[in-house]
Amino acid sequence: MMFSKSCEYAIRAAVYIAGESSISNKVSIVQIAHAIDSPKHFTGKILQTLSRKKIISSLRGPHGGFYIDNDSSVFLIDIIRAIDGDELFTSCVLGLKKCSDIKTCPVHEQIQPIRNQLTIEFSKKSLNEMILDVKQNKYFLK
Amino acid sequence: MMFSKSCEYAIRAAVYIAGESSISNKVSIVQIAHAIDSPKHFTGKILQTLSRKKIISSLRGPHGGFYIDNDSSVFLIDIIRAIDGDELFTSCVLGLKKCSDIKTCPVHEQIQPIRNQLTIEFSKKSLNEMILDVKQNKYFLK
DNA sequence: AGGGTAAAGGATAATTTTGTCTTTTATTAT
DNA sequence: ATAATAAAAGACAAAATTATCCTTTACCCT
Repeated sequence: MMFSKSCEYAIRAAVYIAGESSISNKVSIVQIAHAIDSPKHFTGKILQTLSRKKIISSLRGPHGGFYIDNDSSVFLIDIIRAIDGDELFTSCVLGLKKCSDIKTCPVHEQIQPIRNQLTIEFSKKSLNEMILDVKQNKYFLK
Repeated sequence: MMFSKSCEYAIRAAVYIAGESSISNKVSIVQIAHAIDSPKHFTGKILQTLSRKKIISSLRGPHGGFYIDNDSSVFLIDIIRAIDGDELFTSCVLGLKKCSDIKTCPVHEQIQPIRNQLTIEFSKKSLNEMILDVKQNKYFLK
């Protein structure tokens, strides 16, 4: 698995929220969990984290829920970093603490360009960009 | 984390075994665990798996231990597949079972070329190739 | 044959991740 | 103010991963 289960849910939820919500039309945990087929309460926890990290917004009470300000540009890498941290992009794939460009693990030179590419792709990919394709049913979330 | 902890140990152990052993000079779990700084018994289990899958060889008893026939060409991808399976290379990064080239998840087209590249690199990289650099102290394992 | 050695295998434990349930807090509408 | 709503928060449970220990089996040497 490239991402943790939490991160998978986080990305799918964020895409859904970005597509379906606005500040005047928030979505609830129940709606989200149903839309992306994820465990309700567990998803709640994850969204809580995304909210604390200012990637999504939330409001309690009636007509409350989760939403994303449509002018905020959130990128995939922000979500990944918020949930899984950035060890996927930085820490040695063989778990060696001292692995660096000077003294390398056996897979360092093969991995490095690939994870740079990963970083670039995830940094380019914005939620806004993904919304349209989801709505046109080209992408799906469950 | 790109690999599980088990897989990290497996790769490091395999590289060590490939470099230090021959059919006439096997290495013990104790030596391996020391060389790659891993938990002894846990490493034993992992090597057991690699052995069952014919990636390394083992023999019990005095002067027993683990070894790799030096004419056997083992590639990194074999070890990864043996321990973590191949979901890193094939299954949807967002956990969607129905994700395919026809109907895709939101990151499918960005991920697909990258994991192809991953597959290629890991398929090319053989243990034999890595041994020299480890011995010349360019690579290290703990 | 018998004793020592080292992996194989099974049982158990600790930790982390994933998932559930309940209570509390903030917000809205009446 | 009060009741209803929905996220936040905390406690708890299940499952998976990681790690340890002990017994068994295979092998070698004398």
